[in-house]
Amino acid sequence: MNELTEFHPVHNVMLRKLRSISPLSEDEKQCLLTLPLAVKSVGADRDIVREGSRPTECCLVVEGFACRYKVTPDGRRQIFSFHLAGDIPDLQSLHLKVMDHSLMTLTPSQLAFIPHESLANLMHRCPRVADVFWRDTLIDAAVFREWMMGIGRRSAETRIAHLFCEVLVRMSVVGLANGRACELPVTQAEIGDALGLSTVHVNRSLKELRAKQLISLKGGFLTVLNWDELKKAGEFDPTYLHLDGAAKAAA
Amino acid sequence: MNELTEFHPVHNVMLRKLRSISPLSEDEKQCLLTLPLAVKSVGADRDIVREGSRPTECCLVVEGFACRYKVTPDGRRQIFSFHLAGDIPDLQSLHLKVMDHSLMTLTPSQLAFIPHESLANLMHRCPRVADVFWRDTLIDAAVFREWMMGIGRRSAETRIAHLFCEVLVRMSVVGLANGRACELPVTQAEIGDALGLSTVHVNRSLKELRAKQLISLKGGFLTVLNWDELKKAGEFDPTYLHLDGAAKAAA
DNA sequence: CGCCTATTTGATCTGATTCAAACAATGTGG
DNA sequence: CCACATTGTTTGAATCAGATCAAATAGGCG
Repeated sequence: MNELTEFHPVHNVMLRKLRSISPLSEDEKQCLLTLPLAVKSVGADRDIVREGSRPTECCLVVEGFACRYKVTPDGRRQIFSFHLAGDIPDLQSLHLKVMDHSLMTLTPSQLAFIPHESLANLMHRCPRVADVFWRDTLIDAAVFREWMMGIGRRSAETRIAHLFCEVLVRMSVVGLANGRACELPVTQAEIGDALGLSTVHVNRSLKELRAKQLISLKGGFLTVLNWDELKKAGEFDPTYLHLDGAAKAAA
Repeated sequence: MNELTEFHPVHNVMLRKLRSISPLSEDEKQCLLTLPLAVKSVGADRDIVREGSRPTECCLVVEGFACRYKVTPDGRRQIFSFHLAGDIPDLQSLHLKVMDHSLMTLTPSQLAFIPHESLANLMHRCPRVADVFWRDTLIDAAVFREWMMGIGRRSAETRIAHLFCEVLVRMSVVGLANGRACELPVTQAEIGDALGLSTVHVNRSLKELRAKQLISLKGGFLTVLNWDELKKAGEFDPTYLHLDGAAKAAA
């Protein structure tokens, strides 16, 4: 993975992520390096793109955590996805002009903005890169399906265990995990909003998982104490993440 | 819409759908007409593509209803989406080689199979068509998000009302609705599996919706008796369907 | 007609919510 | 460096939306 360090570190983060889902040729890497990235630091809990708006750029998470969400008329929030360094959560805005949901930071973050125009040019020049981005949005959809499965048909404990498995794997494949541990700077309320649960019930289910010695979660840091059992408890099968050969070992 | 009738009727179904989500130039239409479609008749409740398989073709629904689903280890099913004439439910298999879920018919259907290779060639020749297909998969994902929202945060009655709104609008924009009525040949058990509910509870919620004079549903046929109230009851806002200008009027 | 599948209804149970309050951790300004 | 405010976590008790179990009814169709 060392050859990447010669590139600009911000582009690096993106390449690392893309490589985890699809092999990139030298040409394609060079193509991606031409993308102009306007980096910005943003505090925690800030809306980045809001439902109803018409973005003209996409947002790359360089550092920190973000999520996509929507709120019902009576104020109940559903979080659709968590995003970590390397993700471009609103890539879809390239083809879906009006945002049907919002994007916000969960922690202080560094974000890089990429004009739609630059992305369109790039993909015109390198159709293979377009395919990789398309693939990325398709994996995004696969993750939605998996979450739907959880919310619709799995118990609270199973959902939470599944989420932890997913986060650890996704962190691993971009080199942000430390063995079986990684950052997970989200509150129990946020986990609840992501999994369709109340904060109280998240807390109690978490207690269960801790009692079973499967995980430890404190100070925004997740440690998996028993990977095999956690996978079992979460009915976790990483197929839906569609990791490419190189990254697959992690799961 | 009459100029379409000069084309082969099977391609027609596809064009009608694609036009509902994005305007197509004459060139693009011509491009799409070159796609080889192998039409096949299939009975109800047949698996078309199975989780774990590696398809080499995509499936266009020409007539009938289909759904995508996955089953938990203990046999609970989650349906991710319903598909009607014009949809290509497994378009993603072009870029995600292993199926992470299954696709099946709900009614006797006509399906047209398109080799991945032909699709790849087509999109190489006409990048604009590729964008339309990409857009289609992105709308697919937007629908997943909306369902997640429902399953995670809305009541049973609201979810069901929302589903009815969605189906009617989607049927309308491809010309398969009859005013405020359309086919919806799914059982209550299937509705339950789609919305994360038990059959019994679907039945009771349906009773409520009927009592409120919002809908009628019998013999696989849905009639909306009070569109405005149903929309309200379902918290339905069609933005997430990303219909293009021409189709928008229907919602 | 008789079989099979879908719908409907009733009774009971439970996973998860809600409400409420205590407690811990973290940060902030004086 | 402490007092206080703020935000997140934990626990308890009451309640409820929806699940489960069971059985009756109603359609569709060979």
